[in-house]
Amino acid sequence: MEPAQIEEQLLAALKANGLRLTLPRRVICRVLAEANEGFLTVKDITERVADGGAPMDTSTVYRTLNELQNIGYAHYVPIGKQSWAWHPTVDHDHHHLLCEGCGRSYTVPLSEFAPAFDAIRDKYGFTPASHHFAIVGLCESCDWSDTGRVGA
Amino acid sequence: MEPAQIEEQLLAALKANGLRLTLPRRVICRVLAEANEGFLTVKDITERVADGGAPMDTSTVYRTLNELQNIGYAHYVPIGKQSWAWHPTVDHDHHHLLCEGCGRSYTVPLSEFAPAFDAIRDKYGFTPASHHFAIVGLCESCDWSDTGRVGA
DNA sequence: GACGTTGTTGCAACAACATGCAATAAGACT
DNA sequence: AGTCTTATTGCATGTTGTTGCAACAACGTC
Repeated sequence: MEPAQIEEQLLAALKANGLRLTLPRRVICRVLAEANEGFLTVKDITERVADGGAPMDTSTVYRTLNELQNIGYAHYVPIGKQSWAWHPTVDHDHHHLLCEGCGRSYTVPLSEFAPAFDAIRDKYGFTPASHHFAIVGLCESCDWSDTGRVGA
Repeated sequence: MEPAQIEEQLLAALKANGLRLTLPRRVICRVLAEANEGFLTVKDITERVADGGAPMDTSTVYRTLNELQNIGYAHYVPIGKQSWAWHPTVDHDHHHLLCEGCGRSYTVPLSEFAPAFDAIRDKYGFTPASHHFAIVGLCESCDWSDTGRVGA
């Protein structure tokens, strides 16, 4: 899906939920939409927003992301090192693999985990919120050779 | 496994990696070991450590947890709401389901996700770091009825 | 197009987490 | 047991994320 379409959906969703279309919100939606393929940390977003000529308080960034999340149009995932990254929840038909080594993200179809999630739901009565789902690990080009651990 | 055994393993691991067995470290290992069944946030840990009569600077708590993580004997998992909880990596044969509604955690055997993880490894050459793996969602007693969303 | 209501923003203060550095104590050696 | 080396701690400070509140602007109404 085109970034412009995603942006429109985000803005429409805000409006449909009775939220006003302010300049900061428009800018944040644009930045998110343009990065639909990957992930953005709050820092990334704040920087891009400022680069776009619309600097705003960090609290506004956090609050806007939370608004979008509340209405189901944005979500964050853990990306290791105790940090999170955001992603618009539009055209979302995949999970993400996040490499701790190089920081790259890869996508896998939802179907890859569907059996496991179904089993969890059936056996444990637990409904996974797959929005907050990402697999942290190491991709082919990064390996474990530099840990220097003893034991374990 | 008994808490005392876990504690011993943690201390032994520190020693084996050339790290000194200081009082703060001993206390933190004990607290972690005693909570092997569940998860502890840094706040929990700090409180228990203080209750145990060995108050210490929060920076020491963070640093010790990171040391344990570096040597592969502790890990943290995302627990929703952009927060993390710690768990010793000893006798670790399960994944965790964390309910966003009530905060309870449930365990599922590693085998439940093994096929999916194997597929990820085989098809994408990506090695999941299952330590940082937890499924956030809603358990049987908590449901979606209170979101009040429009759209999505 | 101006007005008024009320949701939003920016600021400032606060809480959570991380790091540099001097003082301290673990543990090896004798 | 005393001494020495150096990893570790606590303090002070910095960075990242959160919240209360007065000033402001979106947008429905006239």
